[in-house]
Amino acid sequence: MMTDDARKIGSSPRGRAAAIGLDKKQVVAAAISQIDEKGLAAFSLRELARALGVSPAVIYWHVGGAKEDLFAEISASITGALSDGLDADMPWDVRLRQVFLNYRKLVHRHPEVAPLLGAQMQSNGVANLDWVETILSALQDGGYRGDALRLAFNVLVGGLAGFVTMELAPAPGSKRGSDSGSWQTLFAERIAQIDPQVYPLTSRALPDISNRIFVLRWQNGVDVSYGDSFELLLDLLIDGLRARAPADPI
Amino acid sequence: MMTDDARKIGSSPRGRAAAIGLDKKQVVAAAISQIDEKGLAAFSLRELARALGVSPAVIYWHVGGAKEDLFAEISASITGALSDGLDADMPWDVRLRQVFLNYRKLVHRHPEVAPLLGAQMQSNGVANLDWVETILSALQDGGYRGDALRLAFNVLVGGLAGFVTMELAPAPGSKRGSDSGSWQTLFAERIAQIDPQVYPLTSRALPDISNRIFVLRWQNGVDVSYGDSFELLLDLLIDGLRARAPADPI
DNA sequence: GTTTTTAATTGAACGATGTTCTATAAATGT
DNA sequence: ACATTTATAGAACATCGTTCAATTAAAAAC
Repeated sequence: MMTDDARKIGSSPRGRAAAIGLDKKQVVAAAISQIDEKGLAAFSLRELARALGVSPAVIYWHVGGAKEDLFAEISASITGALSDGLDADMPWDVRLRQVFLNYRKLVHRHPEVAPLLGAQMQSNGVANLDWVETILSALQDGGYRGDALRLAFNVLVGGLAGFVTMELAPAPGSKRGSDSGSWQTLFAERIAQIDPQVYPLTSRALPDISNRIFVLRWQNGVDVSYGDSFELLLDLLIDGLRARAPADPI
Repeated sequence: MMTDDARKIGSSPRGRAAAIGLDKKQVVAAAISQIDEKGLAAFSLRELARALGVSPAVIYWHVGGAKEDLFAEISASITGALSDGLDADMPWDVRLRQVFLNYRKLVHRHPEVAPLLGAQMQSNGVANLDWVETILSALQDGGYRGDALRLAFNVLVGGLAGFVTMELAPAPGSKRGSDSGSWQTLFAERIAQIDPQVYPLTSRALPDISNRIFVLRWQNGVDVSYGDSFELLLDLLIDGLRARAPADPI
């Protein structure tokens, strides 16, 4: 059972006769299910092609270029699941919560795929922002707009930013505020890496938010990091939004 | 510059004459520096051999078996750095803090290697315990013993366990304690996976600790998860130890 | 001092992988 | 009818992890 099943019709049926016409969507779906079944380490383009009963080159043709591109497609496809269960009739906070629950379920079901996502939550601050933008645009594609939502996500970005600051912050033993100039500068540099043309909203809102978190962090001695922030920030965020824009027409 | 530099002496000098005698330590060190330089994705056994001016088979001979074994060696070597800066003259809480700071520095410098460590902090609860045991034994190898340290690490295990519970817990929207039976059972099953013969201490202490965290979690509505717990738990832990065993002779 | 064993290394080989290339044929457009 | 686009096959290349039968220097045994 090698390449024999690939040419199941006659002898070397080249051209379009071999199949009805594979779809990019099908390729991505097959890739996801394969990774789901056998793990990311065991995943290979050749075996994906084998499972599809098709030559490896076909995948390149559909997905274009390299393995990274396929992963980008996978990422996009999975991220699409963030909109599951969204309904225009829901109140905005319910919708917001739904998106986050979807995310958690996603990471829970595809922990191996998670690092492939734009997220890369734990490693790179800038990538986190990209991910937030991805969610944001997913929401918008679903027809959900409004300043409240944008603000909400930017607050969350601040939470993620807090995680980054934690990683850049000096050791907890050092005096408060003493060495703060350097790492705050470092963080500012990270923020500066965000292209305002690509992410105008985020790049504009981030400095202010990170400032507030900075104060919160060093006044209370509490980390507003990603790890704790997921549920906490969500509540904080919804409450904050309620207080700030109680009748926001999203 | 292919395999030509591998036989730099004469023509095909086989046997022991070819080199003075490569060391397992040297192989591991070279591997680490290569991963450090070019990243984990670009790392290959063949290129490692090339960099060492040696045939690929040599690595197999020195490290034994497969790539995983090399990674295990790398893991062990890196974990050794956890003992950096430890001094018997230090008070125990300073030593404890030092180990954790070493860990953070380590993960910060080798983020790509982190998943190779026994840690796998974010993904697998049981693996977390292994990692704690690794640190514990590293401390013991450094001459640091005592029930307080063991207790300390077990409390931290509880913190990590809390992270797992968070992942297994029902959505925050659901009523407190209503569906708690099922996921607590799930968690108990995970604990049961720990071999008491390998990790007697941990497997004995964990159920009690996880219980306490469970209560803490659902009473206060606060997650004692890994993400927030790193600094927080460390303080909590040291304070707790001070109160519990103020004159503990470590 | 000769022989035997052990430690360390080589090069060749196998199968699998990512990727690119050319050939090919169906579908579509003109 | 002919030309172009679309979708495929298959061969090819370099690389990778891994194994294995030589090979030989050094150490140990005699």
